[in-house]
Amino acid sequence: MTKVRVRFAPSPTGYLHVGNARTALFNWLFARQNKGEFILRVEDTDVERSEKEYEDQLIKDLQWLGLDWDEGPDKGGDHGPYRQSLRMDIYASYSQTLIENKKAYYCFCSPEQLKRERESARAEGKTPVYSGTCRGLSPEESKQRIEAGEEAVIRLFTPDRGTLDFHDLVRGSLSFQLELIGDPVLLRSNGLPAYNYAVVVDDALMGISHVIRGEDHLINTAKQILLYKALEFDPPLFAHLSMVMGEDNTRLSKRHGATSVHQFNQEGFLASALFNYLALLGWSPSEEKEVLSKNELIHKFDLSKVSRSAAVFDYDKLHWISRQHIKKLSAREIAEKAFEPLQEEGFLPDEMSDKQWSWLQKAATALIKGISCFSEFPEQFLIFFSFSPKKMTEDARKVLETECGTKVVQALSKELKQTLRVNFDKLSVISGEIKKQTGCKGKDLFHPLRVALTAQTSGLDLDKFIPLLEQGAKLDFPVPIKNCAQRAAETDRFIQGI
RNA sequence: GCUCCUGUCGUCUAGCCUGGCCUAGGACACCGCCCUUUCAAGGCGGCGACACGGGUUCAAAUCCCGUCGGGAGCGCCA
Repeated sequence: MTKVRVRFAPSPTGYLHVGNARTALFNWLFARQNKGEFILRVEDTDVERSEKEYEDQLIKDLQWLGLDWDEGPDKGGDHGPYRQSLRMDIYASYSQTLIENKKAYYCFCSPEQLKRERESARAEGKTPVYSGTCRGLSPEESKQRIEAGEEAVIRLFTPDRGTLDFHDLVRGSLSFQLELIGDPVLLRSNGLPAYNYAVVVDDALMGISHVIRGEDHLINTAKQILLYKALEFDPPLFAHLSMVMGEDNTRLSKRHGATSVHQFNQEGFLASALFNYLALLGWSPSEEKEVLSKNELIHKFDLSKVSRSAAVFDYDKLHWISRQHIKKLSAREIAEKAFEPLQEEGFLPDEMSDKQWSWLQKAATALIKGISCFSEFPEQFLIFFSFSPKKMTEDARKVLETECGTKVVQALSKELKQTLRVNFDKLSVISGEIKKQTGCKGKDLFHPLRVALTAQTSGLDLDKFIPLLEQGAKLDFPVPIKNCAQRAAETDRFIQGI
């Protein structure tokens, strides 16, 4: 069997969309599991929409996701150039050969005329197909008109009858009526290649063995196979992936939420989590385990088991997968990931002392459980860095306004005033004392305690929270952390004011 | 409109090719219980689907036909 060579060929017109990212990922997985090569090619022939910044961004996004390529515009290779804008002479030369071999012809129809034809065909309920007006032009006449400066495109001669059949690795055998395939434009009048043509020339010259792409290309594939034949190249194998949709079953777009790899990166998702989730969109492992690393995915992935129907992008499941990946991180990794968002929020200094790092590790590890992505961290850390009884929610206030609540807070404030060092054990002693004094116990005791110290109704277990709070209060953070005694006193004053 | 693709729990899917093992399996979400010094996390359990209609067959989610639904394509865009 020939060497597996696959490619991802985006046009640099914006951020990398997760749908395209999935296509790239399936290609990459297929290449890696077959010890083949993965090639990045930039399709920048649409000058109006392509921009170099987008190409750079694309490369960053792909790299962040964890994909690497063996050949590409940034690293070269034996089959370059890998930017279509640099391959113009190649396209021109093959199209000339096709003209000479009478497999292609010049067409002088104006865009306006073609548009009219399409519209009237559609009005009649027919599929618009190029009429073939210029098919019969003699080479001499064409040549004269070109020399006279007339604008022309080059079109491929395609058969008018029969079907074009091919086998798709995902969908099985497919059949298209040739009658409905018009002669595709190869070279536009401005000399730039049209998509279908550039793709075929590039894929053939780059030795691509498998073309794995979205199902929106299904009909292009028929045209492209015709082109392979005309150019006397062997067509590669094809696999068409289903589309990625939003929950309302329309193509995934910004309306549905984050759609670009870049956004997920910024929101603090782990690349390994997005990678894992994307692999599961339209494919599932044969065993039941779904949380998989990149390496596991390389081994388990099976192109022939890819689903044929469209897949809805499920943010909930992505969050779950993300949590599973986050759980596997070490305390140090967690702290490192937490640093940036917390620092941006103004909670942490630019330069962290060893003690601060060690505190951050413990605190972040304790808070990680409720988190799906790292951008949620600052909110979680509010339990340390922000304490304001005045701002507590109504639910929290209600806890304090109960008979027990009021008594517990008063007693706590009093007890803590006399206590220099607070830790969880000390607090346990204190809470036992308060229990005796007030007669409140269980939830009636502990819930007010929690609210008094955090101004929140939920959060960390108190046995983890209290030592962290006391330690943190001694460290010099840009936003100082208030210790237990301060908090209890403030809460006490607050409820007395109600 | 035409052409192509597609249709299993709300969502991602297993099963379909090679009919019986399917009382249709798993995961997310949801709900409940347990654990617990609230919540969350974790553990356990529950709800929940073969789009519809015909056929073939002793037997159909699985094969055939039709209907309906969803998506895509119909450019000198990619």
